Amino acid sequence: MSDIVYSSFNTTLSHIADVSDRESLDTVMKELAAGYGLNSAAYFGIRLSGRSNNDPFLAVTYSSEWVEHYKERRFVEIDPVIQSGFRRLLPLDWDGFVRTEERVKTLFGEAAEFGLGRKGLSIPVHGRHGDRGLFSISCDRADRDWAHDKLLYLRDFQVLATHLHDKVLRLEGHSSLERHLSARELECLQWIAEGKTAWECATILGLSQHTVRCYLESTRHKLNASSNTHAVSIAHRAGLLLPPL
Amino acid sequence: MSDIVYSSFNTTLSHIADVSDRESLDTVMKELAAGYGLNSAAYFGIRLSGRSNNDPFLAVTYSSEWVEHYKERRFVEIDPVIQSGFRRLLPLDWDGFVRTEERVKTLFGEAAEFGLGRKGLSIPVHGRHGDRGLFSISCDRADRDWAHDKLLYLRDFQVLATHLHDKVLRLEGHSSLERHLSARELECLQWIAEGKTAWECATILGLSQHTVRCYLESTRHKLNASSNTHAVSIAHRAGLLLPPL
DNA sequence: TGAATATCCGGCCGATCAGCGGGGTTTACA
DNA sequence: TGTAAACCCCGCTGATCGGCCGGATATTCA
Repeated sequence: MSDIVYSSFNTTLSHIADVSDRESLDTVMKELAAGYGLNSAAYFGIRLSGRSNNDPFLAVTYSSEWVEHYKERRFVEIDPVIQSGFRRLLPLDWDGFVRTEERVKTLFGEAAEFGLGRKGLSIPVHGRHGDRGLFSISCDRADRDWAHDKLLYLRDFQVLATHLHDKVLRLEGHSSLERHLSARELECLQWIAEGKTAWECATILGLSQHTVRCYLESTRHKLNASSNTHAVSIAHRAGLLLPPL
Repeated sequence: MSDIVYSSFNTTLSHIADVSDRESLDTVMKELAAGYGLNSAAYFGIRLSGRSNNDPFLAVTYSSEWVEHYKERRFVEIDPVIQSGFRRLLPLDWDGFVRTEERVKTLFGEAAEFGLGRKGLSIPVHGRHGDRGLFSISCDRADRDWAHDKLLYLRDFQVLATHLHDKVLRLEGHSSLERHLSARELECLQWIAEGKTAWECATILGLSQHTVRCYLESTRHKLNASSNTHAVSIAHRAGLLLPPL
């Protein structure tokens, strides 16, 4: 298995690098699933752009029927892959889920009917700006093989997941906000976020108190915020307020 | 090489899992470096706790002389590993650095004198709460081997780096803030962060405007914030203000 | 050449915040 | 059984914010 995996790794990695649009990404996902002998591969990204309300990004090899069914039944609300996947740092083995709850059992039962494997892995990716990705694969393996194969999968997929997320970010995301705020506006916002008052901010930057307020006002407008506090919150999500180190 | 790597991978992974204190972590780093035939291995973590000013965390196999020298010369200010490593998502090949600047050339020159390898990789890890880790290795390889070996290294180290970061987080970090804020305090803070006024917040939560202010006041005290805006900023860094999905 | 944008500064006024004081009940834990 | 902490409410005051009006120059870009 090791060799197959290695060649798949290389080719998939370069294929991801070559992706330039939504469609070729779907193709890559299919090739990835095929190359690794998987039942399914899925990438799910949230909060990719700086905006507050933002549609999730989906690139999956699931049948459209399963996707539809999943949405209809609103499985997202209880899907442990989603619920814990985005909340942790380390990869997730689907075997680890407690399947006592009725809806969760239903979910995994029906998933198998729609062709998903009984074994699964989910790898969270955390971006720098609150953006998150979740790369999940499923396959059918015997219990005794799974422990070994899982490790092989893990190290390939951790890398692939990161590259996937990075690629999706480049395709879909971001940047929209960062350019908008002028240097002064950002400076003021940063100091306000540090708990300074407008007066202190003015002193620090060598401006008049009024000028600082004007910058904050235009910042609020640009970020669509109803208060400085709101603006700081939005800016934080957009990753504008990260200290130099 | 593939086999060596694989066995190192397994053992290192379980060793990391077993780490329970600072000292055993240093040991693991040394074993890791030895197991993979590296000149050095280093983990560097920042913003591990929710607090605003927080010392970086260091676990390295470098000689203490090099660490001292590095600090004295204040290389951190110009070290491209640090400067770009924390700002990106994907791993970093040290070959990619522009070494035109004088101090950068000095840095890499002196690093080699202190036993670091000429080839190097740095893998950023992004946590969920603004915490970041940077796992770097160096080794001596011929250019022609490097491209191949790098890939092998990458997929192992991406996993190891994540596990390392997770372990350090558990050892050092966090949690301190999250417990402190009561449910009400957090609710109020969240709505304030969404741009609501205290009055709106009170209406939403079915409280008196005054009660909301009291919660915000105690929140500010607990977070050591000088304004609601400041509190939101701190809470954001601590990861308290992440929306449910 | 004009339009847009970034950079600055002023005044005004009502709404809101920040900080201080006081009071109480309920729940959990030692 | 006390005690701590969460939960809830009220008063007061001065400082600050938020929004609105006005003005100016410099640079960038189509």
